[in-house]
Amino acid sequence: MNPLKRIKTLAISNCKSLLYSSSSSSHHFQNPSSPSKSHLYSSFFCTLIQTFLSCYRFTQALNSFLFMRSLGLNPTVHQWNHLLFRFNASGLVSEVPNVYSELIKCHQSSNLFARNVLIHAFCKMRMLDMALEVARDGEADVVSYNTVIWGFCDNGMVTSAVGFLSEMFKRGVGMNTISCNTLLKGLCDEGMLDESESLMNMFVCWGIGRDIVGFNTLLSGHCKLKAMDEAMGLVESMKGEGISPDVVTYNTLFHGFCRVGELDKAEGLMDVEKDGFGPNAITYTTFIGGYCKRKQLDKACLFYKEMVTSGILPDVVTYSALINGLCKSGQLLKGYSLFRRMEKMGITANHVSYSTIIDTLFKSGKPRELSIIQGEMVVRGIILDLVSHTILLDGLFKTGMVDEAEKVFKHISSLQFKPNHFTYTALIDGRCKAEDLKGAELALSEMQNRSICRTVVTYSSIICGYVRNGMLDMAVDIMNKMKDEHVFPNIVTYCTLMDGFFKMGKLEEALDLYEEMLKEGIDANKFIVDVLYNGLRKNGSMKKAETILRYMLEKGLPLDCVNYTSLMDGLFKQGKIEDAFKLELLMKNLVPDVIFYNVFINCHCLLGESGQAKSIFYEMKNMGLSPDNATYNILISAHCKEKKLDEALELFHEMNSTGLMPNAINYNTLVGGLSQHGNLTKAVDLLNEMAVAGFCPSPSTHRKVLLACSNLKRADSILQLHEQMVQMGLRPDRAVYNALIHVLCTLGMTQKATVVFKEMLGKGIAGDTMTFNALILGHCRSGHLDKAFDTYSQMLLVGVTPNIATYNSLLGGLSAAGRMEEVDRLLHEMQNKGLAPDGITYNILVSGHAKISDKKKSVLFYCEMVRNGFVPTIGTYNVLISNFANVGMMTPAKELLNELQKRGLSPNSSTYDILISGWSRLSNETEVKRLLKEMGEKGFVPAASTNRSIARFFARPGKKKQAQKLLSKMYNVKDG
DNA sequence: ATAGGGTTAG
Repeated sequence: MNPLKRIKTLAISNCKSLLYSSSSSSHHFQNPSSPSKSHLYSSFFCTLIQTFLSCYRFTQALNSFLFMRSLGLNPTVHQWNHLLFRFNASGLVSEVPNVYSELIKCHQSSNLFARNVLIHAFCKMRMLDMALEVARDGEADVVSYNTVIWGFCDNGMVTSAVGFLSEMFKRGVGMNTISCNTLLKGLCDEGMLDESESLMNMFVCWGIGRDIVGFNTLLSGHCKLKAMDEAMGLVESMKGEGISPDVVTYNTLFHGFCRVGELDKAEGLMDVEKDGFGPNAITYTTFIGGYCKRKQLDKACLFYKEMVTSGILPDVVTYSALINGLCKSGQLLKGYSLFRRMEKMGITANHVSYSTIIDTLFKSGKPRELSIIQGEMVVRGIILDLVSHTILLDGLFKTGMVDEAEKVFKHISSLQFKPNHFTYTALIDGRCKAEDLKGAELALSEMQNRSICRTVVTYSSIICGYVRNGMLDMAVDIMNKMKDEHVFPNIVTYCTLMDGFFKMGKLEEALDLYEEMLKEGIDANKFIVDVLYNGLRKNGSMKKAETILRYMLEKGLPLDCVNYTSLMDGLFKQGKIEDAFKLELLMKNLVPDVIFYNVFINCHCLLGESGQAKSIFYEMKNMGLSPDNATYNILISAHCKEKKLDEALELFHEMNSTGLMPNAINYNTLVGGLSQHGNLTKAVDLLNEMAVAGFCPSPSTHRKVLLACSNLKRADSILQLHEQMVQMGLRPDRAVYNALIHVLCTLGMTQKATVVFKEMLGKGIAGDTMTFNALILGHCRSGHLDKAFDTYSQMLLVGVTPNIATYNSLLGGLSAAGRMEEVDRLLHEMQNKGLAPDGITYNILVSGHAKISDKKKSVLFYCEMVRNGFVPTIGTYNVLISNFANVGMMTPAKELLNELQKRGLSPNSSTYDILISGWSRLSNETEVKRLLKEMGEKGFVPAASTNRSIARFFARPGKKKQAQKLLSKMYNVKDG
């Protein structure tokens, strides 16, 4: 039985016997009959409490203490002091003041030891005022003051700490080496190396010599600043003073070399010196940790083996380092099983081991395992430190649990912790990713106010936040600010900003940054290559993109799957399909991931090869890769575009059945696709499902759904569906209102459109050109020209600039009403505003004048139109031709027919009708027969009016019937 | 009881 269990069993049986023994209960214990028995009980309780404390069973420890007090047991001063010490050392620091006051209740005499522990506890809780009060207000010795000095140093208040030396002198409390060494550490922690050396000299003057601990502290200070030459120099001067380096000295040096990545130097030193100093567990752990951080697990394992064969037992720190190494190199399972094996070996996991596992679980997205581990940690009563809390904060933000993360931050501040730059950086990064830029800015200024240093990661995080929100100016401001503070941008900073500039289409700025980065001596890595390649190609500089990529490949920069994915996308979209395929073969060395396959599938979809895309989809599944939401979305979207709606739906159901929950994008794609291709019923069903799932339609989906209503003449559904989509969370912005107004107007529902327009204005959203255009078009289509012109005037009045579409609507409306004089006037107005007619305008002008039989003007505009490079529609040609054909001018009609064919247009059914009627008018049987034949060959059927013309002009008395017979034989025309 | 070295976070 292990000691804990034994004591527990003992405790329970003792408590039971105490509580339920024959005679009258609690009274008996409050006044224990024999003093020796009382002594026995209290010493028993003290042991029990201390055992609980050493196993971090804080609740039980506290309950036992309270129970002991309630029984009126009174331990000796020695026992009390020891208890106090254990409370302070175990982590249950917050109870120290209470235990101390209980102690004072029992033993009023002065107790310097207890006071010093109390000072220490107050220091740990950052209650420096209280600590100082205890030290000043009564008996104090060098330990009391050293502890206070330590407390102030530990809170970054070195200057105040140095100040206590004179107070000690005044009170006649002698200083010792520990006073010196404590201050040394405080100064070193602030990077004040010069000051710490002067302090050391000062103490020497006072007759307090420097010792190995002081030297080691100084050495550690140099190592933390990565000043390894100075560190080595210090070891030499130490030897010069007759102090030989010890295991701590070497461990400090090894760690220093590990930190600067010179593990070989550390190892060399170890090989030469190890017989002299005797490596211990910390020595080996330093190397194991160093190699794990560099992901050289094989080397780490070698050290582990050497450690074990040397008979040095690995401890929880050693295992935590190894677990971290495994987890960080992607071997989560191995890391976790080592975590469990360590426990079986009797080494209890501490907050670091747990934090490592929790960090990994957060980052690899394993929520179930995460909650199990967290539960276990709570049950074991493991106390989290600032780092553990930061891990939680970061993990919660990264998994989108913003509120929980903010709670953790509040919790950190409410505990005795002072958030450091890691905490604040995680907070800033998290708030940026949650699009809370104001919050991020607030955190940054809080850091400044609290004088917490901002690192390159801090600034890069907020730069990333600005970039993601398109606020490049702010991002650049931060970049300048950091440079002013001598925090220099690193490759991540440059990468983020370059990416931002490229995404905003600001190619030059991005390339300038690249130049700057190279000038700063930072070499491009695979991330930079990806940003450059994608940025350049997506901004139309394919050649430059390829040049840079080729250069990087020649330089031997190892590219990864992500780079190849971009490359494949680039080659495909350039039409270099063969090369892209070759690339896929090249990839055989690298393992393609889901995203690579997604791009590959998408490329085939872009070529309209959904069949090919699907077979790659199967290949991917055979490779053991699970398609994700994006994979399905690419396929669903492609099938929708090819109007294969059933297959698209099938894919959607397949996704559901494999347990992949559809996301907002999936729903939007499918609802949009179904709407665009006429299946409004299914689209609406899905929209309802989407609402239940809590997703919001995109503005584009909104537009597609409404357009479908309009195309299917389902006017009644438009407003209702619009309302529904707004209920689902669609923000009714200007674009959304424009879509709604446009759809209502195309259906001629201008009154409803006007109501919507007013609602929009009521919400403070002003109409833009699109809004007014939709309304004007609506009024024109429904023949309310006056309203159309009222709207136009209103548009000009509120300062919205009309564009060519505005005028085309108005011109079209006037033209349809035959008001050609006004057309000409408006045309001039338009041209005066610097707007040139486009193809649509010309079609309106040509056909408008033709319709009122103004042959001269219509031909004039026709010539101008053609001269300006616009091709009239077949409809315009028809109006123009009929203008001539109707009055028997068949020569120009014929010429126009030739012209339209020269321009790549083909006559349609109406063209033939017009021409046949024209020739009939002239009784030209040959032409009529020829055209009828040609028309028939093209599968056109003459209109009833054409047949009547033929009949009218060809029918001589008695032959009308014959003509009709002929016609019906040729075309199966029932009636003439 | 107070001072130096190893593991975790952005």
